[in-house]
Amino acid sequence: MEIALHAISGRWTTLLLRDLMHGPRSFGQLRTGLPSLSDKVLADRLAHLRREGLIDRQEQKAFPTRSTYSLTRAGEHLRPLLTQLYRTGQQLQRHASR
Amino acid sequence: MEIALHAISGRWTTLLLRDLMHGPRSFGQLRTGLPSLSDKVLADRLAHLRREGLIDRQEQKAFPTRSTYSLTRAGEHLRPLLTQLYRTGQQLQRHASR
DNA sequence: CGGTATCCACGACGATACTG
DNA sequence: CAGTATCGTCGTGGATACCG
Repeated sequence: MEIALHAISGRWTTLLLRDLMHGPRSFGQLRTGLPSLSDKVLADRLAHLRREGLIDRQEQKAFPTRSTYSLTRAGEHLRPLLTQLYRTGQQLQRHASR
Repeated sequence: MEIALHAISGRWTTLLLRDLMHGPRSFGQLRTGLPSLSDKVLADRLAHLRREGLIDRQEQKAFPTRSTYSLTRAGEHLRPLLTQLYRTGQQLQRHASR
């Protein structure tokens, strides 16, 4: 459990992963999708996920630089976990409202 | 997702919940099961889980005081999530070792 | 565009001591 | 036994400014 929690640790990380679950995204796309997080934190999160081997970066050699982030095979393993987080959240919410 | 993450947020929380999944436990039993967390943090976690409506406390009127913590119905909803955290952790570990 | 470099505030966590 | 009270430390996240 600690391993999985560490993988998705940090604010915004799950939301970032959810975006990447839908396909490769550039730095700017990710930033646009989550307007309330700063460049620094976005870069931090991406670095963390890369160190964990969960995402991969492809850099286009040109100016201005373009980059593309995508899930690795290992990163795909997180999919059922994110799904379960969503389901559990819904159940808790429903239970709380009654 | 944020709702579920908030519910299980905080260091030791998932380990605490895992203990409680096995049945009701007293403050002392929980402390013994997790020797490396302080009384204060244990009390903090239990208070958090109670505020979230995930666990319940039964207090025995006697001296010295005895208390018993147990999962509520809402708390039971976390079971599949903890299971998934465990599974995902295993997969990540396996994938990393290869 | 896609980042780094600094700096700061705040809250979480932990250690220790004490109480009904 | 089952906590509460207090205090210090440290890391995380956020703001801002700058660079290739």
